[in-house]
Amino acid sequence: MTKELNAGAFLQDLERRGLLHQATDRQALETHLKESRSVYAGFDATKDSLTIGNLVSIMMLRRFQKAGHEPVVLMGGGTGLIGDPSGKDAERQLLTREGVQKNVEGQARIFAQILGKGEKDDLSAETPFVQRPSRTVNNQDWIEGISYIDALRDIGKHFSVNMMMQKDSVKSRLESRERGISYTEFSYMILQAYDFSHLADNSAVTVQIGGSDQWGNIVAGVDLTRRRFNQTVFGLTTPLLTKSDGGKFGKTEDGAIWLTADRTSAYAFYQFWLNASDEDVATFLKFFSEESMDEIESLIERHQENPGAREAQKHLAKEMTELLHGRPKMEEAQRASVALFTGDVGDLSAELIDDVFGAAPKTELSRAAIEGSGIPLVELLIEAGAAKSKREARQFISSGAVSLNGEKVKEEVDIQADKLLHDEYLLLRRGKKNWYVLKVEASQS
RNA sequence: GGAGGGUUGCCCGAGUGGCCAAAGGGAGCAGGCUGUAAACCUGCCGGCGUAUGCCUACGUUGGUUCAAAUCCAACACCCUCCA
Repeated sequence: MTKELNAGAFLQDLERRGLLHQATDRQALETHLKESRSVYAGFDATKDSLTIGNLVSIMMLRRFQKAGHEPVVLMGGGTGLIGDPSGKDAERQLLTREGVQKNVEGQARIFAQILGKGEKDDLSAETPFVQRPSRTVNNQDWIEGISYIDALRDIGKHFSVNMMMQKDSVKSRLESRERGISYTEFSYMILQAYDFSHLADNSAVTVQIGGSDQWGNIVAGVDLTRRRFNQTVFGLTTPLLTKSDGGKFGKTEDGAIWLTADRTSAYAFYQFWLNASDEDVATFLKFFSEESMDEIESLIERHQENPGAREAQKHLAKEMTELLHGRPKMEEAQRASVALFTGDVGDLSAELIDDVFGAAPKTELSRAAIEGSGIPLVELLIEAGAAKSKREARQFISSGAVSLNGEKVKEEVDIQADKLLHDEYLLLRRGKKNWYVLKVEASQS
């Protein structure tokens, strides 16, 4: 605390990583960050988990934390009741209070994992000063209490509607009549600005970070804080992450990549990073890895010399999975990845199957079904969830997309008990990456 | 209030009486090549127990016709111009 922090180096590192998109007064910010400050990022409480898209902001908080600042997580318990129009092309469904509360609790798991549990955590060994634990606030606590009249008098006065209509988030919705924007969502910006000024006044929070789509909201907060309290606070945004092929970042065939294991298993999470394209991996490393930039650059160099080895992807997958899911889960995912894509799964031991496929969809199968003449492969695919209908199952089989225990099956055969691995498992694969485990209850004999 | 234009599959977008489950593109799924990458090539792409089959579908509801996404009427929503 007493020691001056090296804010210059910190910001330069962010710049080198390409993480600085816009900032209000970069020079003054650097001076400001020489002392330990409180930095916040807000998170929408629309789901009970967060996706990889949110990870940029979370990692940013962690970077600030490691640089000696206090990370403050703002849960949008109050604003979640409204809904942010930014980046949305249609009016949002309003959430119930209970729903928002549940979501806030769900997301807290992620922050606990990455930013520590709000206690003194084990990261401090890496840094030369005492690392500050993270703090979580919920804007429901102050937003719900404001009366409408007070809000209009104290806050609304500071906003020019003309200015608000200039904001991209609002403008795009105003331009199309069929979409439109409700007064509720129009007011979102005011609430978010109010959050910043409230935190600045009550909790000494002086910096807000967010994605570049939040720039308008952040600036509104900076302005409001100056007008209400004559206080200077800072805003800083990161670029939006896109994939080189134009696809949406963080999406796979199964949908979004989530940060909690109940929605995206450690294995799937690991695989996501491992599958990053060569064009993207450098950006991802810069954005997400906590290795030093020198380290990252030499890694990228090695990768470019021999892209086939995918050293960069492997590193990224390992680091991110370990951070989010812990070392044991990461190692499990690593082993699973190796086994599934190089080895012959037919050779796996029962323990390893259990271990490796811990993350894959698992279906219980009754022994009776497979005994005797066996069960048609078509039905097995449906049972396992690999196909939605018999028609689809047949299509997969005839196109050569299906393999059982590592061997391709191109005909509609009946699967009998002799196919069971260790008298217990059937390992079904559809396509290159979709695995399904069928487990038969143990033999009575 | 008046005049005209529009509403098509996940998205964009052709289609103006049968040959339409509906061109083309995108997305998606699967196969090939490869490095579990990208690009490229191929197949599928409304649903269905294997189909020269059935069901559901071109804003909604009715009508004309042997036959309607296509014609008519009413309604809903959107767009443009006039008041």
